[in-house]
Amino acid sequence: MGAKMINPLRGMKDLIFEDSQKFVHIVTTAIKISKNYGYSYIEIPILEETALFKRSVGESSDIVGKEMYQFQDKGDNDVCMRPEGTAGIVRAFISNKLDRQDSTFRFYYYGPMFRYERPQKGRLRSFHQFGCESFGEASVYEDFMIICMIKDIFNALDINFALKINSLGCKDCMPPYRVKLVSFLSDIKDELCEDCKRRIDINPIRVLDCKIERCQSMLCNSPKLIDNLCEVCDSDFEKLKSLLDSVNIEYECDTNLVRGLDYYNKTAFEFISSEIGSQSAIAGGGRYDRLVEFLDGKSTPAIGFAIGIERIMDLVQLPQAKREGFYLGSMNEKGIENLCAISLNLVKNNKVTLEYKVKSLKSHLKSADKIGAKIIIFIGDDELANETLWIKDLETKEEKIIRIDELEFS
RNA sequence: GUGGAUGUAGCUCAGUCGGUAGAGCACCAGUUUGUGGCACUGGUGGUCGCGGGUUCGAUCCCCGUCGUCCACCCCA
Repeated sequence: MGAKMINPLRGMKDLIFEDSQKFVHIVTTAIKISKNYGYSYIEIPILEETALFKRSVGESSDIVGKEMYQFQDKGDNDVCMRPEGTAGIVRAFISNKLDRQDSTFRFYYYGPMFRYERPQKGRLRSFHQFGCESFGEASVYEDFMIICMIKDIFNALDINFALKINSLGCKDCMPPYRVKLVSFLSDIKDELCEDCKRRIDINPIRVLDCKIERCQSMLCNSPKLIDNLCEVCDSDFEKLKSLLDSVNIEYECDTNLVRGLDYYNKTAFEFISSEIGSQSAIAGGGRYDRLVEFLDGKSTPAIGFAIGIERIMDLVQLPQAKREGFYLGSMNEKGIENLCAISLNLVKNNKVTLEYKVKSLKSHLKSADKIGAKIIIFIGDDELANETLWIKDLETKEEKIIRIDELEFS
């Protein structure tokens, strides 16, 4: 007594009842579709060496710079709870030497991610992502297919979205563009916000993404990467657009769309919902062809995405619950004993609720109705004396009395 | 990290110009003989977030703290 109540940590939430059902519904829907697209499940550790995220996500990002759950473990290792999924999966891809095989690998995953941020709508410190990563496929068709897959997932969940796409260029066209951009930004440096001034040196591309109106207005004449793409990147981006057109997926080219993580190149995309407040990105991803090599694997093209499960939770409707299973109750102690034996047989193939308390028929019916049972099996005084069961289907209202030994278990 | 709002039953909220609280929903039980969803009646349930201060007295006023929500920022 007197001990302080233990509450969940800030920004961490229990998913229970309707929320947990939605969670499962979202994940099973996404799994089904990604399997159809050729993805298989990968499960990796939540804890990784801190260096993994520093090298892949990039130290300039806020995620790594100030939001990681990072600590020394008892073996004095510098470790960290994963703030996102891709880095760990790329590490696993390399650790398992899959980069040595000249083949294609596609993985889906889901699970908790951790970011030490200030919580708000659509932003938790412990949250869940469902994501996919595809390795070994450089074709822009893969970019297209992955966007189709996300579209299919959202359609299956009946979620509206807007799609934004961009190309971030490759190792050939990005660096020269970057030089151009830095020179442009340096000229208008004094007009930009403090964050942007800082970004010019650390990660100038991020300036394009600045939310401050004043900065945005300064940027309308900035050199656009889209106009500076090399031939391959340009033709791939055009191909992607025509493929999307061919299947009537609407999209908007957003030249300022930059992914916050350093590892992206070429195709970048974001799915936006207008119905969930300011944290409107419900899925995001893109190509990261250099990351495997960067983490000391054999150079392998790759592309992936992640969906924020909590962010779409308010957008999904649970399929309507149907009456299901059996409710067993009695008016006397001996009846409960008999029903207990029956329950053990029924439960092999059915959802079963056995009421241990002696109650009136009316009371049992109420309880059975409340838990959504389809069939009630009842033993009253008559049934006990005659060794029979009173059975009623709560949906069709059909009822019958049968001998106990006549009951079929299906 | 910054700003705004907020914290009263399991849930959604009302209320006391300072005298230790109420509704709806939910839950439980009844509405006479063994028939559910509706209706009616009754009941259980709150040290009014926590800690200090002012006061004869605080859930209400003041300060602090913690949590929650929303926005900035960041991102899924």
